[in-house]
Amino acid sequence: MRSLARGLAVIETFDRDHPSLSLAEVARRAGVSRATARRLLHTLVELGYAATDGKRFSLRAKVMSLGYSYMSSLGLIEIAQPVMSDLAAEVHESCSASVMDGHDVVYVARVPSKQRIMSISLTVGTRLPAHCTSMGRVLLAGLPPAALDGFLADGATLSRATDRTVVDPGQLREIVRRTAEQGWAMVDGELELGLISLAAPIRDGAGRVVAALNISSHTSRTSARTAERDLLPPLLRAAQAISRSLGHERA
Amino acid sequence: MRSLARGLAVIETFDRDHPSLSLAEVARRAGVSRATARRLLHTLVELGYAATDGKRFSLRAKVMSLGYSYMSSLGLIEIAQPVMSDLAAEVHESCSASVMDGHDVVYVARVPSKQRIMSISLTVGTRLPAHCTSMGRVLLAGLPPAALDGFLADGATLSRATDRTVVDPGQLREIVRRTAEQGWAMVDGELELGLISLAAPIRDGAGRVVAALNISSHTSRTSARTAERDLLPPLLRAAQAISRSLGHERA
DNA sequence: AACAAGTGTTCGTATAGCGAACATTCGGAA
DNA sequence: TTCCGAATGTTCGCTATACGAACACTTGTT
Repeated sequence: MRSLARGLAVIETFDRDHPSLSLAEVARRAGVSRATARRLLHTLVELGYAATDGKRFSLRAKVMSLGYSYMSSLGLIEIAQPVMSDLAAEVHESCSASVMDGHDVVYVARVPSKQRIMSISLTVGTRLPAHCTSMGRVLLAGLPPAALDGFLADGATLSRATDRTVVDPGQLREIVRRTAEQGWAMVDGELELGLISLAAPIRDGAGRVVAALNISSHTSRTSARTAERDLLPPLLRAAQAISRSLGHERA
Repeated sequence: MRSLARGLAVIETFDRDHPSLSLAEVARRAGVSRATARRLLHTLVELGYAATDGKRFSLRAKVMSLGYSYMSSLGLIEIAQPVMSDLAAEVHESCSASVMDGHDVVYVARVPSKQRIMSISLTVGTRLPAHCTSMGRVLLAGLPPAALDGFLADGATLSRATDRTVVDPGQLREIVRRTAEQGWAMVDGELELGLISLAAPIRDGAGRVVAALNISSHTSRTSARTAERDLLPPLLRAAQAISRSLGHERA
């Protein structure tokens, strides 16, 4: 169904650096003819997903109801949110939950702390590469073996975010194996220097890893040692509490 | 462009109570023939927005990148988020930002507090009726007169959430007028009994109201009087700080 | 076991959507 | 200012796309 695919491509064409676009710009960026872009955009305007002043086009808040369809269908959020708020308040650090999508983790819930940690600001919907994030490694550890093999097969995707990032598939496989074994992951400066984060799996009733929960801090406040001592126990407790609410018996 | 419209309708078909649907269920709920639903769903699966086990269909995390396109194109979030975290930490209550869409406000950023306030759990993407929320009234007050008239014209949309909800268009117009005058809004129990909330406008460089910022609390902790005394000043300061970052000179 | 009611799939046809061709606007240069 | 060129935006006849009636198949009931 061509026009659906193209319409979705048009929506994803808009971003931080391109909040409003002309018809021709949309056509170029989405890879469609101007005539097609015109028809797609007019449909989106008609439906209330986009707005235009006659010259330029921009998205309207209604597109959020699309992402929200997924969020609410996940069900996880309303269970996790209160637990996450408690956790964030207890450790005074920001707390996030994410799910796997392709080679990335996608944030589905977040309780930011007062302190800023990262250079970029994380929000619900943000994507980060799985291989160099704590939540990514927990989620990779929960993948069926075949899916993990597939992930490691195309090594092109293992981007080097910092000079500490593990980009060797063999090395990553070993890390994922150990993550599965110990039931949590720690990443220190592999996504961004100075950023340290811990993650633990959230399991559903069938015992499958459906999401990851994490706490992030800065090395100026927290060393790897103190993170494991002070942050890990509350994190594991919270992750297990959420899992239990999802019907997972054994923690 | 029919198939785009229908495809988006299919996505919105999934929700909390229907996280996975059969082909026929989707067809029924989206108002299309089964054949059409089949083609749409297969396209969505192909593109990675949906998944299927051959029998039932569900959304994948990729649909969040659609909503995220809007969020990032807004630009507001990365400016507002740190200010909101500070504000939430200062007053120990949850803090949210929203924009107008049709007759609703849509949450675009949120810092939940430890305490639960509402019966339902609010997340980014949540919609609430504008007429009985503090943010809604602030946003209505920022609307061009013609748009406000339009809003008040169709009184059918002024749903009665509690017995305190103002549903009379004339009364609401007066409230909106006073909101515009004083530069903030308070709503006490009109959305949900026991819930009290304050909101202030966020303005862009051109002075237009682009979003609303709010603090919510519970009447068991906070009376209308103490809310105005303790919560309002920090809220106004935060809203003005964000507005200033957006290029708004006069606060 | 036979039926009924519902679900998923196929296929010829109509029409929705395609892009080449046509207007229109915009921004320099003289 | 006026002209020109290069871009943008719009139209329209043809074709492939997407439609739904008709066909299989599955499921649960008598």
